[in-house]
Amino acid sequence: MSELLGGWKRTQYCALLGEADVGREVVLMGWTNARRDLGALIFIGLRDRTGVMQVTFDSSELPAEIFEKAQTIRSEYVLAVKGMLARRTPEMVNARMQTGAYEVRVQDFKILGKAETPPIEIGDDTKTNEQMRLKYRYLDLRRLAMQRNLMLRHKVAHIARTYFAEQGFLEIETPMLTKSTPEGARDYLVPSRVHPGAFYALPQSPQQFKQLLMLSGYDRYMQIARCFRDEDLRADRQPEFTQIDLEMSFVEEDDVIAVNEGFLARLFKEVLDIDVALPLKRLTYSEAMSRYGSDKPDTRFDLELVDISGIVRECGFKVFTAAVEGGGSVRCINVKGGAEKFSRREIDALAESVKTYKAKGLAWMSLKPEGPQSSFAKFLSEEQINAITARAKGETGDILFFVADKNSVVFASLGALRLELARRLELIQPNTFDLLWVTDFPLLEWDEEEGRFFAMHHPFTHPKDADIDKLESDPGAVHAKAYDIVLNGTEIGGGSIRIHSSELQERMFTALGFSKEEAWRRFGFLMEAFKYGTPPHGGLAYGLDRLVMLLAGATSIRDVIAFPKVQNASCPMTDAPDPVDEKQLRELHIKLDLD
RNA sequence: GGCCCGGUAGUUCAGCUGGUUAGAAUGCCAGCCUGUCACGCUGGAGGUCAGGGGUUCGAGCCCCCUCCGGGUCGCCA
Repeated sequence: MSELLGGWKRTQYCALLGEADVGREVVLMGWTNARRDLGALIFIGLRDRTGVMQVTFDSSELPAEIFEKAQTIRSEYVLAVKGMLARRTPEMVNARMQTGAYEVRVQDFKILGKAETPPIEIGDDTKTNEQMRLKYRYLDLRRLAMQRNLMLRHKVAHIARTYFAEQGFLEIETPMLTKSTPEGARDYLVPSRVHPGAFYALPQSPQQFKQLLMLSGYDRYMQIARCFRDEDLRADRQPEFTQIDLEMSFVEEDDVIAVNEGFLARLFKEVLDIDVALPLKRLTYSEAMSRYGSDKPDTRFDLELVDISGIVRECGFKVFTAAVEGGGSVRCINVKGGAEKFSRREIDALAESVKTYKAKGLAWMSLKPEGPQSSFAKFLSEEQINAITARAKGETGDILFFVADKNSVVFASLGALRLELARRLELIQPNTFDLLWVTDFPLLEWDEEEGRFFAMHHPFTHPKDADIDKLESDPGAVHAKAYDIVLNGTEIGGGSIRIHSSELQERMFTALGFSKEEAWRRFGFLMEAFKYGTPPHGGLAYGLDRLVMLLAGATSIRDVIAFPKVQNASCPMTDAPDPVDEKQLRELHIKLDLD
């Protein structure tokens, strides 16, 4: 039988006890972390969210019935323990334990909750696979590592609220039940009972609402907002995720960037005690792509891409010339001192890995002391080989990897190869943080399948002033007032200055191939609103989950979300999503048509 | 939708070229133990080898299908 609290009050958290409490009577409440029963002496690690304190049951000090009850304590029992905090004698101190210099000598205790043997190990160095951890998430969350992650997450959210409030931002909520916006990610739909056949959508972001708040005059808005996207999951992507969402009026790009640099500096200082040098590094999109093959480059290591298209434009190697003639390029990565580090087998494996990104192959050139050795040397003249080596700053002992294709494939494959090489060669110092802005994104992206332009960021993004005239004549060349913040090669946030005139917004929709009617049907309320006095405005949204993941040193955002979903977007603990009753479907006027 | 990796006691894993009754560690249960802290010692229980089908004298192991988990490409305005 579990016992009741019966008026007992907790006096302290386990791991917060210290020198000041020695000799005092304390009441602790927590879970049984470990039990060491020596017969007439029982040690128990009592765990709460702060850590573990050893509590000692001594048969020579306790009434028999209390000691006998102590013998029944098992893992994960919930206990209330009353006793005296004592300093351990020097030879009893456990230096590996935060509270290892103390113990509570128990005088009385209650078993508040019994526990069956847990199906997973609740240790910090758990090797339990994630499937089990997620099925028993409530147990997994007892682990101090998970508690640290969630407390870190709380701290980040708290700093965001504090900092942005100090900067004059107002926290305002926006609806969860809203209108579907088919441009972009798939929406999660919610059927309406009172409007048969009509659906709400869960927000992919509060984008349109925060823009409306700007024209309503709230000037500076922030929200820690849940967002939903019905797309496939990744290690850093969940179907529901959280943004720190911001919007500001009367600002340009540098204003948004400046206020956010202040936030990031504050965050790194308070969370990790790291001083971030401001202003942060900035790269334009085209520079990021040409140097790193990525719009979210990890610049903690070099291995930059080198364009050798000019040199091999006319050579005997068809793979190279065809790529250049077709409007693509030939680029390479020079791995300094790598000539001896890659066996043929490893090179083959690298070649296989770039095929994921549609590269047809991976050419290589190893600068051996006896001369360059490569997969294509016989097709090139000595001058061409020398020119390539010079362009890539190659020296004896280096190895160069080449991809020739259209630019998108070259960038994707060499960008990925760059990361893979850094991983294999362990070029990334652990616990280093590298923040940078990527700016000047293209406004529009051509979609081959649909045969039209899509907004790279979203359709409300303001073009660069100098490019506005090209919106009709050369849409693909228009740059956007958009910026991403990148941390260690992960995009942790992005934003833009928005279009604030309905006239420019209509031109944007035209460039996207929307008819006027279609644009009004989808975004009419926004365009209508823009007619009534809209300030220039812009903002940014952070992916809170990714940000916390990186700060916590986790490798998956699942480790910083209390109850995450797995790859097929289900929850192993609740078994959501689930079929529902026929009655519920009838009320919603929904008939299932399953194959 | 594609590709890759994985699924064996409660848990983490081993299991050889297909060959006797599927092992280890840990956890669990019982007994002993007053300074343990990964307590120790002794003993014990514990298995739908993810599921289904096939090949074979014989399948945890080989083949096919399905399910489940992870990574990734596509996708993610």
